[in-house]
Amino acid sequence: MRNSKPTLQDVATAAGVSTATVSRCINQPAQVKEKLRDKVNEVINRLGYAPHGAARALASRRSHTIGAVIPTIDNGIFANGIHYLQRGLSEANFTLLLASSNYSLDEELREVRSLITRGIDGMVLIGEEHHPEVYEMLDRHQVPVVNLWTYNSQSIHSCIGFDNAAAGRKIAEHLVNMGHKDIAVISGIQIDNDRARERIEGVRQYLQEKGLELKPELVRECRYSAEQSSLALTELIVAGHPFSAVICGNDILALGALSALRQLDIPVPKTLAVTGFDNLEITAALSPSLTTIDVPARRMGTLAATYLLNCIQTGNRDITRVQLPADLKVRETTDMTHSM
Amino acid sequence: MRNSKPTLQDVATAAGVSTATVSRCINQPAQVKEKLRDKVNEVINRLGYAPHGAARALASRRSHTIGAVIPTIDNGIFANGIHYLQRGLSEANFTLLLASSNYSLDEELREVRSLITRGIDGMVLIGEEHHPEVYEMLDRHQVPVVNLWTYNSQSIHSCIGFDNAAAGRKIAEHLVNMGHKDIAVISGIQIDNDRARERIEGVRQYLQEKGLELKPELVRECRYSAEQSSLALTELIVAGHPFSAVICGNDILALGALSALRQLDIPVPKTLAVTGFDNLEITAALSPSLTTIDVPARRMGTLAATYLLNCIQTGNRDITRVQLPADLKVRETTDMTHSM
DNA sequence: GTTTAATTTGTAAGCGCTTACAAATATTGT
DNA sequence: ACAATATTTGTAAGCGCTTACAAATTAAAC
Repeated sequence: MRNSKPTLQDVATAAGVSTATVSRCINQPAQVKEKLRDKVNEVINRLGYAPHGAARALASRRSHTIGAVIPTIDNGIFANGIHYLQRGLSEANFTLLLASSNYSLDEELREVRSLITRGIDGMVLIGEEHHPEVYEMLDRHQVPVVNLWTYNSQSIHSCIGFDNAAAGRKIAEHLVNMGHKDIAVISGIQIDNDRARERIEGVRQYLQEKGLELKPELVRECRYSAEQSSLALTELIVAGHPFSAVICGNDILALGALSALRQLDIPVPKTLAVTGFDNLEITAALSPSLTTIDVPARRMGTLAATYLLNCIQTGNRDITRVQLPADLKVRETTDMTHSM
Repeated sequence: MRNSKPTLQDVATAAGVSTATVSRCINQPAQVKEKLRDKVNEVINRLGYAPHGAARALASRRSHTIGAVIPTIDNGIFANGIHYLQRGLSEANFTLLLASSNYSLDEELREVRSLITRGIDGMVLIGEEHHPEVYEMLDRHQVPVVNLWTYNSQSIHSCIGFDNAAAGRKIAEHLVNMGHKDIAVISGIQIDNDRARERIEGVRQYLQEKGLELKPELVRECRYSAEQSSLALTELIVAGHPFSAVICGNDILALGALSALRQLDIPVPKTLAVTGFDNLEITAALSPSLTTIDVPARRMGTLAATYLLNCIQTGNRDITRVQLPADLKVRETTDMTHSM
């Protein structure tokens, strides 16, 4: 076997053609005559030639790579959407560069910068709020970007997602309809997290409209960890302000809340109703099963792939805004009469 | 602002030095005198220069990129480990190229090929069993590889993981100690999945040693989905062969099983004990909480980053095998006296 | 103050590929 | 049959960077 991997040149020489022809066989096969093409392909296979991505990217100014930076890959929340994003890209022979920001816009900026240096052809971010320099850099490098997990009809950037505030309202509405008046909230850290802020704002607004109030002493912020949430809820209970329902910022927080309630022997939903957000696969299998918002993770991932691929192919930079449904899944943690 | 992004050349010209010097300022700052270096850095900042990844990769034969192909990103099972892998890489200014194989070795091969074309400097795979061509290609391209989620002291490839068979044995041992004799298994699809096979094999062996038997009619294979598992367990029960415990191939399957049992009003663990595998964060928060194997996902991810980075820096290609503990977490689904 | 060695900088040759453009070949119309 | 046109192939100039090597500068030794 040859010492090092064969290059385009090696193939060209072995096939007795020019490098341009070989390149065309690979990239625009229609442009080269069948006979020659077969011959070249035969040589390619015989030599086990594989194009060199970096060289290709350098010469063509296209890396066939798209970047995504998500808050965390730690749990299933975003992983699910990313899974379908990746599948979509893979089908088109694109590769996913994945980074995480740990819910920090500064870290996000760093990762975006790194990805741009890598020459990504497109970018996926979560939420609409990003470091201003992020948008600036993407713009300067002409990298199309799409924000997921968010929808804002006024946004000056493309987004594929759902209305977080409306989802928050839905939860509040459901609880109010079930007769709850004193509602607590365990939210994720709101700084650098527009989704968390909007969800809670939706709740607040709905309550206000109904003449109710989201009392500050019933609102807690904590990291997205079941353990932290357990603690937060326990504190809330110990603090003594009465409440009959707790809205959790996502399913992980709800899990933690349920776990705390079980330890405290507080019946759910009889004494305390609980809601989550995301509809992780497991939430339906819980006992009691969790009332939550069904986030269209799969579609967001798939559509993001389609959208970016299209931008790249056509050069189209029009901004697109896609609103997907995010429906409430009423289950046992808010409604014991609920049948799975 | 300049029409297009500044290049190394632009920086060199603006700073009145050669491109070599600018390159050195970036890559080996120690080699250039402080005064000159400051001047160059000033220009770099002023121009907002950012190196071009592909060009760099082409010239240096280093992409500063490592690839991972995992069975699925869909749920938290692997995502967690990948999270820490990514963090480790990011710290060293490396980027993660992520792909998924859908538990198919053929798809895995395709993705590996694609990643190699991209010029990755290192590779992370799950399990030891891969398409032979995978190993061949990695070898030919001199890409260091490490297998995660598996440990085999005899392996001719580097691995960082745990002994799946031993973990299976631990589960069986625990159940037998709890008095179970008729044990059912809901496993993931075993073809193309050495971890699943080993786990079940561990169970089988332990039972055999104890004079017990893993009855074929009590073993079901299904996709790693809670729903599929629900179905499988229901079938198992309907089939009528008695059993008092069911070992599930992972936590997702266990979730599905628990959900089915709840619907059938079968008390856990009284009538049927259940075990999982992976110790997803949520399993402790379940009710009843799930007995499972605590997989060292975080450490596997972190160590994989360290290992590959080291291989790349030093050029060392020695194979390394790291065995991490994977302990049984006894919880309520097998032991009602268990306190969280 | 030389000579010699060590350090800093510059020169220029690629890395492997794509792609304008030119040249060669094939196709069509008359 | 020949010119005019369309199609296929080749030529060669980069893409933006790294790095061996040479040249220039500085430091150390005598």
